[in-house]
Amino acid sequence: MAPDRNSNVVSIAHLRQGCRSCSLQDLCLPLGLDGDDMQKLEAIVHTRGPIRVGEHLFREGDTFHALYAVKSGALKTYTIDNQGREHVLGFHIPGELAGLDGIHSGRNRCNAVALQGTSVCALPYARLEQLIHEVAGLQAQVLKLMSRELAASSQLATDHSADERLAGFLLGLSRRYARRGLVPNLLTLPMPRRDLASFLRLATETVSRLFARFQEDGILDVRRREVEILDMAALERLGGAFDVDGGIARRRNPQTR
Amino acid sequence: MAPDRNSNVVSIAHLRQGCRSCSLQDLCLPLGLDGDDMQKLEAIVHTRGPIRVGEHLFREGDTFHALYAVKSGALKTYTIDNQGREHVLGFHIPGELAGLDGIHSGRNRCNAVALQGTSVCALPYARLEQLIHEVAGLQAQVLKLMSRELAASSQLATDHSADERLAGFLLGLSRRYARRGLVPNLLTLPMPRRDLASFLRLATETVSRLFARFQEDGILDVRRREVEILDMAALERLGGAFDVDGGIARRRNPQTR
DNA sequence: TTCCGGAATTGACCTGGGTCAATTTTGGGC
DNA sequence: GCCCAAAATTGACCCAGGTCAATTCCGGAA
Repeated sequence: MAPDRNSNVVSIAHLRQGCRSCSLQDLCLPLGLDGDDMQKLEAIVHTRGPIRVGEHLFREGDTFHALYAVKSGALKTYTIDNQGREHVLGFHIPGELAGLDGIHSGRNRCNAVALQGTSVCALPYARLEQLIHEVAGLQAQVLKLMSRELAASSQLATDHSADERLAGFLLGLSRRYARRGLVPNLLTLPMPRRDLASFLRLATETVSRLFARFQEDGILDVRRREVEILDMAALERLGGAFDVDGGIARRRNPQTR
Repeated sequence: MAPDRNSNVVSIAHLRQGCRSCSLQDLCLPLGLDGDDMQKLEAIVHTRGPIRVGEHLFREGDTFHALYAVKSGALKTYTIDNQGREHVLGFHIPGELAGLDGIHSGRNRCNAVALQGTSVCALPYARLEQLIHEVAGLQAQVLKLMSRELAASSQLATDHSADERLAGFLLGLSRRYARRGLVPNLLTLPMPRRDLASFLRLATETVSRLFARFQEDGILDVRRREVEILDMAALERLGGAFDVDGGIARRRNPQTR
């Protein structure tokens, strides 16, 4: 679909930048590994240079052979159902992993496409599986990571109003950005309205109207894909019911009540 | 809520029935393990006798310390959001695992309650984690299992009409029953309409009306919780877009086109 | 600087499925 | 066998959010 010639040209400068020097190491898979174990992980990982907007990293039905950690940019994962309709499954920003749902069947269960110029670390699964077996810390980390994905995905499948879903999404994104050290009330959405709407099971028009309303209400300042959260408390009031780990986090910290 | 006295009385007869003699071993976690490894797994598992209808196996916020495999009966998992609304996350029939979403936070992320008299195998997670490290086959199996859960959960989060969701659910349930050797077109729903509706993000009235319509159309014969699938092809036509692994399975088998 | 095409917004209208309100059905408990 | 509370069904009505149809608003190419 997109012009794809030269898609295999990879800038050499992007190869072999190890986990140990990566600023994302304490968000990403190597989290909690010591230098020695991280070196083992580095040995199997290889960085893949700029994937251009609209270019696919993998496709549904492909043989599954690797997980991908986002280094920079952003990915969208989606499926096409048997009626030809697209369903956005998720967005992946730096420090996050894509492809986990392909493990069980040996085939990728969704498509992954770059929303921006994006670079990723490929983790060949056969070798990763071996490494998980050898490095106990890695095993624990992978299991936790998959469990977190599962909890988030279950939460996503629940029934909430349009406001709650959009507010909850923004809260979650804010938290994900904050983890990377970015200002938590200044978001740059990596995706167009259409994709956000599909992800939230809404029409793009509805998303647009909700942004307008949140703006009117003084909760957000929206300029296309630049979103400033003006009233975090109000957003939490709206999105709290749809917040992935807000509930438990809050419970741990009683003064919030 | 339900009368709970004597809930800790456990019939001794239900203890210590090993995986090796369990008819579910090739649906459940031990799938693919050889006798030796299965024995190691048995050593950490302990069966928990009849959990009565309405009795909870674990609750949201509890310290997470075990996974649970259903031996007989059925479980429902659900959360209560900060507005007090219940959201059903899933149903677990024999051979299936519950509690995976609690791994990452060290706390259970949902409630699990018995829909029928149910017995389960408890898998203490600390020991299971150790065993996964020791037994490579178990590691591969656990990762696959979590990946499958993740794929199913992502699918569930997608946007489909009420018909598609109910039809897709019935197809999935039929397949799950078939795996256990039951007739695939004769379903006994373990849950009341209310729970099914919550799971599918519908009102109970809508589920009721859909069953009525599917009956009129000759697709189903519904007698309360007894559902006979009369026209599997029609159900697949409706539910195919919402089918968890139907798509890939079909693609593998070209003659179906 | 202008032009163009896709993205986003906005308005008018419509509908799938929710809500509310009665019935009916039924599976235990006595 | 009878009773009752919960479960399920059915009907009437309503509304959150979808659909359709114009604009408007950019950002990038030339």
